[in-house]
Amino acid sequence: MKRHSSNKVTSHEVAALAGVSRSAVSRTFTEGASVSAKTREKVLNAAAELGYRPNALARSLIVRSTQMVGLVMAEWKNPFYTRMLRQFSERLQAEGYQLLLLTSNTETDVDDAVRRLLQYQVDGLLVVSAKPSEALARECANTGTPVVLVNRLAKKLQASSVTCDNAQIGRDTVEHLVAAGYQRLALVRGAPGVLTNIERSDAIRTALAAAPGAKLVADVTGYLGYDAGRQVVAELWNSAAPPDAIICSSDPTALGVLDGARIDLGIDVPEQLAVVGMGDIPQSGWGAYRLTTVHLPVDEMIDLAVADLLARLADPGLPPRPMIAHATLVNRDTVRSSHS
Amino acid sequence: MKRHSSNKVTSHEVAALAGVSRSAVSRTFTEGASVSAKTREKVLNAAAELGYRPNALARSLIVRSTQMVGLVMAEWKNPFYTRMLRQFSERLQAEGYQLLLLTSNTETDVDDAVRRLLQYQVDGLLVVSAKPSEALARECANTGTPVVLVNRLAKKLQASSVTCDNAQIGRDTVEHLVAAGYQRLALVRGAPGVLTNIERSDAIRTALAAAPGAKLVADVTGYLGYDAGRQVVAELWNSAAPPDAIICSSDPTALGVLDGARIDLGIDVPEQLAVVGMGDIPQSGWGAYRLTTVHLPVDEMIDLAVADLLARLADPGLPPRPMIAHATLVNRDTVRSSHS
DNA sequence: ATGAAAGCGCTAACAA
DNA sequence: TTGTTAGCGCTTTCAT
Repeated sequence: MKRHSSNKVTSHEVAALAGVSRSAVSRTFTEGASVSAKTREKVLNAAAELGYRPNALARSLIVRSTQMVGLVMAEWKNPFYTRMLRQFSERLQAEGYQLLLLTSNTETDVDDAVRRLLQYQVDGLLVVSAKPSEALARECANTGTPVVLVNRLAKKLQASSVTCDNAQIGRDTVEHLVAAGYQRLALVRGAPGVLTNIERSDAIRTALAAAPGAKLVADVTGYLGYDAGRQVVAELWNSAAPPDAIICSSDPTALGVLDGARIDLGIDVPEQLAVVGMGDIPQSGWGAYRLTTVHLPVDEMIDLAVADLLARLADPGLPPRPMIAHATLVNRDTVRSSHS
Repeated sequence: MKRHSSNKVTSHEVAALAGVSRSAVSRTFTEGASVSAKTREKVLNAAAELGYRPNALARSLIVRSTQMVGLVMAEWKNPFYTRMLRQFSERLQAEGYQLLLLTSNTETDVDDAVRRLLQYQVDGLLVVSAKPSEALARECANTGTPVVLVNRLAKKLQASSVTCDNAQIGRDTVEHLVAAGYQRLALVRGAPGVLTNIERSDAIRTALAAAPGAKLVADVTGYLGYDAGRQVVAELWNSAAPPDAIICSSDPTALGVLDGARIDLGIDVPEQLAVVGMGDIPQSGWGAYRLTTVHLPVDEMIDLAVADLLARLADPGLPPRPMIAHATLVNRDTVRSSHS
């Protein structure tokens, strides 16, 4: 027999209807508080009748915990990040947390996003593909808000970070390519400043230096996504020093390069040209592509990030730490397997 | 000269340091309140020194507005929804709102998600690809929380909804296929109960009834995504009544069907078999696929949803309304264009 | 323009 | 176990 209540119902009204105190109401809605079965029953009935739900904000104010985790997302282009978002949401939800989501388009306003999130008293902070300023990171540390950076290294930043071993990836890729007989490598990257890419390309350079006969014939930045990839391959192919292998900083880019090479340029991949991507998004495994790419250990990264965040949420004394996940090269059909 | 403050700073401490009252502090941080330039200055300095940021939760409690919009996301498989999420986040953020995100895996726990969001006093609610129970929708209405359903019709539900004209899409598709000479259509859908698909398939049936010679040879449900599509095409092709056109309820499914047909079965698409998708995700336009598909007007839907939500947030008296966006068939290479 | 006082809805000590 | 009291951090009348 539900009485229609208009507007918000407070514990006060429930208490009145149930003939108990507001504390009693509070207690029935608090896990493991001491209430007699009888009062509990009365309260529950009254609450149901009025359609009462405790105000989580008011509660948060006093228990000093909002059960909200802030998430700053700076990268949307890559499907890979979407997957992260979903997983984070599900995993944290399972632990009783909600995600307060903020998007940051330019690297610069990450700070704004973090600040806003902090004002909402989030219990913790996940920052994907960006990093807050040192000042702000310190502010988080001061307020005791654990932050974990995903896909960015936290150099001296009072924050945990989960990345993958980019240098290792770079070495593996070059080694594989050279062993298969490719000699003139080209790098296609997105934004010039991205650390993970820089690390990787440095490693590639180093590995290349140790490989006799092989060299880097191009290293272009500013190309990210399918369209960019499809366009850049023509430029590279028709240049003075055409590559016989192209390493891309993301799968969509690599897929664009692949289509550009095969469809627009009539190049035989992998015989005339090798293409390797980064990420291993589902589409890369699809029949029309079968892209050889670096599998980013998304799940492992998420596991690490969530575990660390949860641990530091539970015990604020825990120190932040850097974590690295391991990427592996997955061999498909865009790199030939043996020297021909 | 920033003094390092450990832990949370309140307006009280700022007031003390600035030698003013807490009201003065509040006013300097409230848009358009009357404060003298002098006090304002003092407060700002003190705030900077202590690293003070107003507590948004405490503020929300009193101004009865959290500037948070709840978003429950019930569908992640399709890249199309990711795009929505991003856009919603950016648009609402631009208007000063944050997104509180909740994921709902089974249609049933949408109610739970909504309830949780309501407890957090969200100002409004966006529900993507799911709908809350009637009881809960009424609860939202009672608390004055505007709800907009995206991709679900709000039948008698005190909520706005934005959908696209599925019946029209169904008719257009059939008409196009039949005009091109295809006669034996098959439908491949995801979860059996999804209303948009039901509407569309009903329309397809009706349109087919009016087309002499053409008929529906199969209507299978439970197939969603690339892998499912790639698998189902073989079953369909080898059945007693093989289709000469397959309509899928999502692009990834259609892409799987396409690869299955061409790669696994050696079928000539579009000569022997037509494939049409739904959604028009970026991959569908990629060179290796060039899928003929229905372009879902995502941007238009988002515009409508955001505009309606914002309007009702500003004026709670506004009634909810149903909105429909218009989808169009985009012709690419998986349906032949003329009767051959 | 400013401060004092009263509360937003809730929980946590403390008594009883 | 229960109710009373105090107060989380903030905004907002209401006087001044």
